[in-house]
Amino acid sequence: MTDKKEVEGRYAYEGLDRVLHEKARLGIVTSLAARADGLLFTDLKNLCNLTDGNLSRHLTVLQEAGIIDIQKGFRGRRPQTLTRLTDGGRKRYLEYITVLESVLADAVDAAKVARRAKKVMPEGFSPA
Amino acid sequence: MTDKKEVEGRYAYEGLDRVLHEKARLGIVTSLAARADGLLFTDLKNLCNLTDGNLSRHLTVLQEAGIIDIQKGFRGRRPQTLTRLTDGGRKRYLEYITVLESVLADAVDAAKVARRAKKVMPEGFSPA
DNA sequence: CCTTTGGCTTTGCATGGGAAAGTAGTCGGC
DNA sequence: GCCGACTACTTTCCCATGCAAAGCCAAAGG
Repeated sequence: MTDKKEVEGRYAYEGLDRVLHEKARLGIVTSLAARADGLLFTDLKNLCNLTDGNLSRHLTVLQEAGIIDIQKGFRGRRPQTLTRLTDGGRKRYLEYITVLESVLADAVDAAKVARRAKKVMPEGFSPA
Repeated sequence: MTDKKEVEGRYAYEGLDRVLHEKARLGIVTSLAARADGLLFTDLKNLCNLTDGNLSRHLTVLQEAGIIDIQKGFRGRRPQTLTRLTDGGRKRYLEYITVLESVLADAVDAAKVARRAKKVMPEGFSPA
């Protein structure tokens, strides 16, 4: 049965964290999620194909959101920035990917349903 | 083995379609993906919890991107807008969710790895 | 020295999302 | 047959934000 009734806000995806739902930031955080020992600015730059300025900006955003922790130090005499996920950040990330999973589940369902649907005009609809 | 070597751009996610990778639009397109017979403006508004203006704007973006197809008509004497995924749009959406799947795979990997990693300072790193 | 390179930060711009206001036609009451 | 509320969108505006280019500073190197 093709039950037309759907829940309001069914596809609102309120849980999709704005800070994390972002190409660049998603890449950054995913890189970091795998490494409890963190990553250096330069590594991140290469892994995510970001420009310096870009990365800098996103790191600031993530830090201000409390998702990452930035430690400025030195390697020999050159400055080096070490970034890590905070515990809270990791939690938030996990929540985010949970929502993503449900989006994906919807998508897969949608793809399945689509294959057996037929294209019709809605009842009483007359084109302009 | 904790192989440090990673591919450049490993987490760049170039394939993450900007038009689709968007809370609101993602909801809209996912709603539409399940229904070959399309959805009305009002339905979409409710399903995605969007304001009229918001929805209108996103629909225009999606239409201009060739992802959806908008038909303006009437139901009785009231105007009604019917939106549908185009074939190209559906394809693009499927590509998008494929990328999403790989992101998710990365994320799950990351979560697994994290549990057995230990927090250490990088070799030769001295805090500021 | 004086330039180049490495490692970031800052600035500036242009896009782009979202709230609010606007438009246009409809329905219902009196 | 006018008036106000409503339905169905569209347009306008503003602010946040992504991204690139330029800037900054210390350290090598010729």
